[in-house]
Amino acid sequence: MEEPRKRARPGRTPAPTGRTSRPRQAEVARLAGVSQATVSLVLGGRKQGATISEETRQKVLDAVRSLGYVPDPAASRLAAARNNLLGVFSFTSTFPTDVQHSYYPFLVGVEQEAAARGYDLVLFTGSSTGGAGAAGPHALNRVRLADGCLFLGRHAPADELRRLVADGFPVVHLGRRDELEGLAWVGADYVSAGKEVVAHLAGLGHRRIVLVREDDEAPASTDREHGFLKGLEEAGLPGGPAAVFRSADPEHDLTAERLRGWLDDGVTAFVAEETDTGDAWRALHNAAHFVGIDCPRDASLALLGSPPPDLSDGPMPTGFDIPRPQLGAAAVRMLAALVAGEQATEPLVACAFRPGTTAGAPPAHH
Amino acid sequence: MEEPRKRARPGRTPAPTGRTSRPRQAEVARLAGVSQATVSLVLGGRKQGATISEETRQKVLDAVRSLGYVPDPAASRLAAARNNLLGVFSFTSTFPTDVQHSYYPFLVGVEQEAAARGYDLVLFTGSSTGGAGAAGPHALNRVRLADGCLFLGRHAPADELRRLVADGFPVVHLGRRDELEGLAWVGADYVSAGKEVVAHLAGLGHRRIVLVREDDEAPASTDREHGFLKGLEEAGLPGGPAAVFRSADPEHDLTAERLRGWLDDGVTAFVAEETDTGDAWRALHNAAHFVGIDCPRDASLALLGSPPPDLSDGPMPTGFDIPRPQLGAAAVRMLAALVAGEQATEPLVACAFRPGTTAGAPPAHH
DNA sequence: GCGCATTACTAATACGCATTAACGATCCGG
DNA sequence: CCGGATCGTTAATGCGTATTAGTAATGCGC
Repeated sequence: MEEPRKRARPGRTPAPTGRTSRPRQAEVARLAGVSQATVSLVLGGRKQGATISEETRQKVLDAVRSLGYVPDPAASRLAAARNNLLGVFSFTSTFPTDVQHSYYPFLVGVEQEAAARGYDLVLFTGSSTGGAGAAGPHALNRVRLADGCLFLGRHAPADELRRLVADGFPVVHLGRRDELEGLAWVGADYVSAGKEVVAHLAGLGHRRIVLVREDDEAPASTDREHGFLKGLEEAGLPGGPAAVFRSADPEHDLTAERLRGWLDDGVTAFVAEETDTGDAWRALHNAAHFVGIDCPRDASLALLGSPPPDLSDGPMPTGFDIPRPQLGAAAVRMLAALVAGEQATEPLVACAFRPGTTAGAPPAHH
Repeated sequence: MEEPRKRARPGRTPAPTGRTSRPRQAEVARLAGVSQATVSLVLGGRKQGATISEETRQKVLDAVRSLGYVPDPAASRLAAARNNLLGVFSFTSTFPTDVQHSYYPFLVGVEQEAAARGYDLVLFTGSSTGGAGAAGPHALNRVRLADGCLFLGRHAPADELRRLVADGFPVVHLGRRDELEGLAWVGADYVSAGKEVVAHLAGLGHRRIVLVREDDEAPASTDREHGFLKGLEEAGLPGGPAAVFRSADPEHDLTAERLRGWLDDGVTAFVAEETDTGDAWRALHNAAHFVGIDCPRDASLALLGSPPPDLSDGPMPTGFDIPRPQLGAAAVRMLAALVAGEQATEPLVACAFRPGTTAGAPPAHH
């Protein structure tokens, strides 16, 4: 006839000293003369089914106030099976020394939207080796700590991402990313925005428009061209290869001569895409200046994005702004939806048209 | 002879659906053919007393990798360990729309140092603008999820902070904060930096130097003045109230007349403090310009900090730079020390002297 | 080949809270 | 006055991990 429990009590040692730790629900319960469960129910806000008498509720709340009780978030999150944490992972440093290349504008929206939804943010850095030696090819697994994760930049390794997605871990990529089946993403609607700019120019009376773009296969570039061509088509203007000037080194290739040629051909408006370097716009800007174009009198210019910092003093270019904060917010919205088990939300975010001062009516034709 | 347990099993419902959730230690254990405790031991780093054979350790690590296991921070926290998470809490938005007012420069250092030490960062979005009422009086308690927390800005409510400190939660405040007993902080060593600037001017031959400061009791201001006066004293130069010009509205009070008066009295160098607004420096700058001073030929100027953005195009002021990234890094170092139960590290961070071009030898005296 | 120390691992908690089946009490209709 | 419904509360359990007492296996000296 053996005792079912002979062992001395294992487990963790109780508080080493009598130091006053913060109060627990159990202590509140004792003071209020109720059970711990009742305390939890009172504090947990009114849920369905649970009914608490007003008298009890007050006793509990009084005890809570008197003890200065605050819930332990770790315990709550353990019990609730979620932790209200959204991950933000960027392969490069999230806060590089050079502010220009940072994700700051996105983070503005990410933080706001996350806060509005009651989420906190966990920042993972790709470059860091990370806690328990989880470096190497499995570094991305660290993000599983959060309820879901946002990826910034185009360097996140595809196979790791695929693994996360396959495991049902909520992931959202900031920037279009079609090649990865099942990966949720949000991106700017460059097609519509490009179309809109062309429509604006066409509305001003321009009949021949040329796009200057860099030699790049990034979705952001091809989308802009796509929108540009679509805009021409819808306006009944000539499209085709002649309407697009593509160069790996526009600053060198976009000569004054070439620009004069276009002007002679009846081209009255030029559109450049925005890129990291801003080379397309800079080349167009310089060539126009060199030829002595008075913009927008002699010709109109438009920029599909924002000017690079070194050209931001000049006149505000007609075009559109990439809504980076809104993109960040949209990404959080989608991530929150995925975490909640809902459908992904709308991935495309509209770009705001920017009237600017570099586009006007084409010069009168004699 | 009654069964000790008749009740049906209460408690929480099991996983509602068969959706793949994150792997647990138990699953790793099953895959590796060991017990959950062994997994915990292997992952917990080698502690005293626990010995694991290399073979078992490898089996476990393989299973961990193969399943993509990462520990649940809430659970490890609850089990009274650490979770390699450091909190970052700012009363205002961490990423304000206006980059100028952001904590970005600090975050650069915080991220680097945290990454280097294997910590990830939790950004508590607590007090951000759009917060859906989540910012109760106990909002600060959320930070307890992390191993420790960094506080940015001077708006963190004192009583809440005190509560955290009293409970033994590791907290570091970025910026001097003496009035709160027991609060650890890191701050720039404005006293030494101010002294150094004065020493530099004295070394150039200046004998009468005046400090222009705003009417502000912030530690950053009083420290600068303290250092300034100390510098005068060590150089054997006249200090006292006459050496400090204090004004709530320097742009209005620092007239050309007053400046001329100083010059006539033999003052050859002027020092201004940096503040949010940069008013002291701006006033000094404008007055000097108005009087027609050729700096540094006619008089020397120095700035205890960096110029405001609108004056950043001018000549680089002699003075010092506030080492914001280093401050962030130092804060993380101290926080890590506190988390590890060690003593707080050195709170003061040296400011880098900036030679600049606005200080030179005083004009020859005839 | 018997104690005893060491090694390698496991069983059994405990952490603080949320959840839920169950239970006593009261109320109600017939 | 009895079966059922409703209300208010509680006991019991689980979340995932860290910790520690205990144990089986092995090595060692005499």
